[in-house]
Amino acid sequence: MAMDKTFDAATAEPRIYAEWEAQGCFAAGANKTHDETFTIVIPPPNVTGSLHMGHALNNTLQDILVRWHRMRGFDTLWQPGTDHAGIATQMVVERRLNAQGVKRTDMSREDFVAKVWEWKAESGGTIVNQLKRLGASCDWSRERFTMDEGLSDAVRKVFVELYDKGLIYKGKRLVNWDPHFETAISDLEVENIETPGHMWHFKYPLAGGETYEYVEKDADGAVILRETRDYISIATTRPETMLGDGAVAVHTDDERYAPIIGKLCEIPVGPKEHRRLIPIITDDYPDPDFGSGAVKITGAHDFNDYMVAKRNNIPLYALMDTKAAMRADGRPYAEDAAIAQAIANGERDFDEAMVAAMNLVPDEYRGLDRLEARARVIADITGEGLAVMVPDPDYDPEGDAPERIPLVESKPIMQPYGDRSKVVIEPMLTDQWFVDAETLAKPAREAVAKGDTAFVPKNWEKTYFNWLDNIEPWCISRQLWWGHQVPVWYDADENAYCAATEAEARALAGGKTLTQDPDVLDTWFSSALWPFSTLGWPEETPELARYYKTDVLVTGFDIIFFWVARMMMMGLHFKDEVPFYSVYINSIVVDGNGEKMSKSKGNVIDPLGLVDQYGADALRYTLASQEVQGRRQSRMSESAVEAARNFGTKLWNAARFAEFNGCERDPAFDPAKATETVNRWIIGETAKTLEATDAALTAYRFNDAAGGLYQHVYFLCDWYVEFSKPLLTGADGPAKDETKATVVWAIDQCLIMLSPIMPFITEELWRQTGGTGMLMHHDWPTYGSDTLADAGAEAEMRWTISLIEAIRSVRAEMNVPAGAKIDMLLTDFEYEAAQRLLRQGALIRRLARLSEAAVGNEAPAGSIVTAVEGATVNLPLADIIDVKAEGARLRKKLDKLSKETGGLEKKLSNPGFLAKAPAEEVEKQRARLDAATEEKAKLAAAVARLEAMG
RNA sequence: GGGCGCGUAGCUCAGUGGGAGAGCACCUCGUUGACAUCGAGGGGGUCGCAAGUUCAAUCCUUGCCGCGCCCA
Repeated sequence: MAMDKTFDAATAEPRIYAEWEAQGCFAAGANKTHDETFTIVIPPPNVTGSLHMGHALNNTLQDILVRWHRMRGFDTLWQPGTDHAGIATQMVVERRLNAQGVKRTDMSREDFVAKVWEWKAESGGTIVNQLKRLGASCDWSRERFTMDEGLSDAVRKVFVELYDKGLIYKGKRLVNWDPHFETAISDLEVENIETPGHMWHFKYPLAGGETYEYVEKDADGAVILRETRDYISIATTRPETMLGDGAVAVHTDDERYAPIIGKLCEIPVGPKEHRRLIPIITDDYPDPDFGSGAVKITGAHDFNDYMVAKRNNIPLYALMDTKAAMRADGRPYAEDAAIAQAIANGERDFDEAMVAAMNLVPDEYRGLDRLEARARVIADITGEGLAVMVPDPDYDPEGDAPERIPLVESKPIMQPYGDRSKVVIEPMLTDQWFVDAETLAKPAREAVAKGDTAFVPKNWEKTYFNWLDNIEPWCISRQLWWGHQVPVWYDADENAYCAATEAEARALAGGKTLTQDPDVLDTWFSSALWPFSTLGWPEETPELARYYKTDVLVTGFDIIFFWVARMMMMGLHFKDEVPFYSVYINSIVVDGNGEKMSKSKGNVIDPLGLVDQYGADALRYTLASQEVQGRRQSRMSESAVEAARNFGTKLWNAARFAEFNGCERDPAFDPAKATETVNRWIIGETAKTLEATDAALTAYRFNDAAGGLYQHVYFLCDWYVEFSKPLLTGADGPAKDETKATVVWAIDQCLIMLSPIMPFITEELWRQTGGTGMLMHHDWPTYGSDTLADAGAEAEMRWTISLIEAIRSVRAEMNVPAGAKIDMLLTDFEYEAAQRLLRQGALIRRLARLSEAAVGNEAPAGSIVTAVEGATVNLPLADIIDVKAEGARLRKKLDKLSKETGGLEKKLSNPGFLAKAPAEEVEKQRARLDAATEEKAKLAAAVARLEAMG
């Protein structure tokens, strides 16, 4: 069967993938020859997602490692699956419903969840099919989903166990609240973005019109301002939250306010007759150098204030509803303001529930959006003359505008946004479930510190430590409908019963009627269990025993906190063992300009578009070759993919060459027993390439593996294929037979070594050249250069190549017509050079296009001259030689050589170098100098002859 | 403010304590039976700046300049 002229990726790849699947090539343990396992769990993509470049890179790297180990006979498992992606999926489905004019809130929870399952059934296979197009050799028979039955069992078991140990608890805390989705989110789901903002300065009048001496000093203690004040000045970026202030705080050591500590001041907003008075307290939080040095404390709407309020027992007054509008519930303002005043006066005790029920939003602001409320607050305070005023720099004495204006600083502020909703996140005081992350983090930190799990590259460990060392309680409850519902039930008295099933909870409750907590769990809660839940846990399955812990997790740095750290915590807690030996952090694929790809920027490169155009192998090769360990970004450019496609074509044509020349696999061929120099040489080169490839993959140096194989294939094509031609077209005999076998062997080794990176084209070549079985299950070679490399053969062939290159270079430079055959004479030759010319003359004549290649004592007049190791190369071209051009060429070369010898001589005459550099290094430099000096002499002689001619 | 990373050829990037590399782009030549999705040859870089360590620095250290990311 003749080979196809080219590789048709579009038709071959799906066909080959289907064959692999049909033959069970990806199954756990397929092709194993020993019991050592190699396991990777896939970072589960969102079930309703589609493949982007990051997936393509991440999964290509995993597939390379998996295929490599599978060929090496490991008991290999690549565990696939998808994630239910709570908030992201709910968002997509809601958006689809909205397009049909249906709102989620018009539906029952049950109906909505049914809709999501429908959508999952419809689109859930997309990403899996896309991974298949990429060539991912996952064991699809073991595919899991974070909401399938087994994984849901695992989630409930983990929750109950942590609850029973007190490591999961419920509490009213300040959390990040997404007003769009109306749910809490974790710190990690918040993006802080610098946004233009304003800082307003207001006066909080002292109670009862009291005054004090306000003294401002400079750094040397000299008084720069002294005035009598009846207020304390407050700066804020969020005036609307003033309504919930519980105190004003100044730094403990701030002398300016010492006279008024413990006194009351008035929040300058709200109905005049019900103005609230709040205490002036001290704390270490306020920065005396920032603003006025005094800070309003709104414990329910700011994380820093929350801490201050907690420390000082200041009530936390919540002002907003779930949509972040000003609250409209509860009693009239006057009533609650009176209660708040009694608390501030110390006349009344308070508790959390009581404070939570109070609504301190003045009646006229109730129901307003928070930004509207902000504008109203500012206007009202300014109108009342309680804004801090400054002279207007643009004041026009002729105009109507006032001379002084309110002090409003424009300044960038860090604004929190929801990573999914893209709306401004509000700190909100709500009841949520938390994991005691601090307790779980300790063993997770320790495991990496001890080296039980290693990050590659290592510097990510610092990031990991830093996060774990400052970890906050993990808010795991979400006010969503799609996800694992919290396995806690309540009786009519709000007593909680935590159990894996409702029946068990009811048993705990003594048979009372219960209702389940409506919240669902953070998606990452179930992802955290992924390395063991996918293997069957909590059942003690054979797979769990066999494949846990896994070998390497391949992922991006952006989810070290979200996912990697949490898997470490859960794995250690529930399996007593880290979930993986290594964590390989891959780069982030960006566009050609180094910008992160995003839909909004419109710079997304679709990996499947590249697969369509160039084939999956080309994309895979490109991704692997760009993956440099420790590099943050890798840029995706189409030209690189095109070059990778061409690389595949090169390989294809090498195989066609072998076929044309009747090279067939010889099962009896033993590379160690080859006798022809060219064959021994390429066999040695191949062995070295194998070693380099193994070393690179072992160290997760994907670019080295890909680049090394690229070099080797091109080297093989440029030189070995050319060298083999005379032997293949020459007389029949043992040399020809050996060469035929070597050609096939050498190309086969390329196919085998490239199979993990470029599985399709190599498999197809294997098939079309009559290989038996599946290449992807071929044994990975184990030979080494120690047995296969032949230093003599290598030296000889390298010399031959250098001679051919030298002649080609001179020919091109001197414009010798490409078709013209010329003579060559080696003079000043050493014995070895003459012997090599004798043995390799046929190849040299052919590739340098020579009619004669001989040795002689004297160069003919009018020769072009160049030098190789151990000989002067003369090309007698008296009839076409341009004496001037040749002279110029030689002098240019001599200049270069002089520079080199000059540097080397200087180095070798440096006593420090001779005394302190390693002897080996001195010897090496001496040899370099000798070689350069020799070449220089040869060329100088040529110049002399030329001048004698001229 | 804390942390991490980057600055090498026109572009994108490897790399190394001792001879500056690749791909793409560019220039010249070429269709010789594997390959024009190709081949041969070539031009092009004070390795960001400065100081230090060293016999020797593009590489190590420090500072500075410029850029990016993460956390506060």
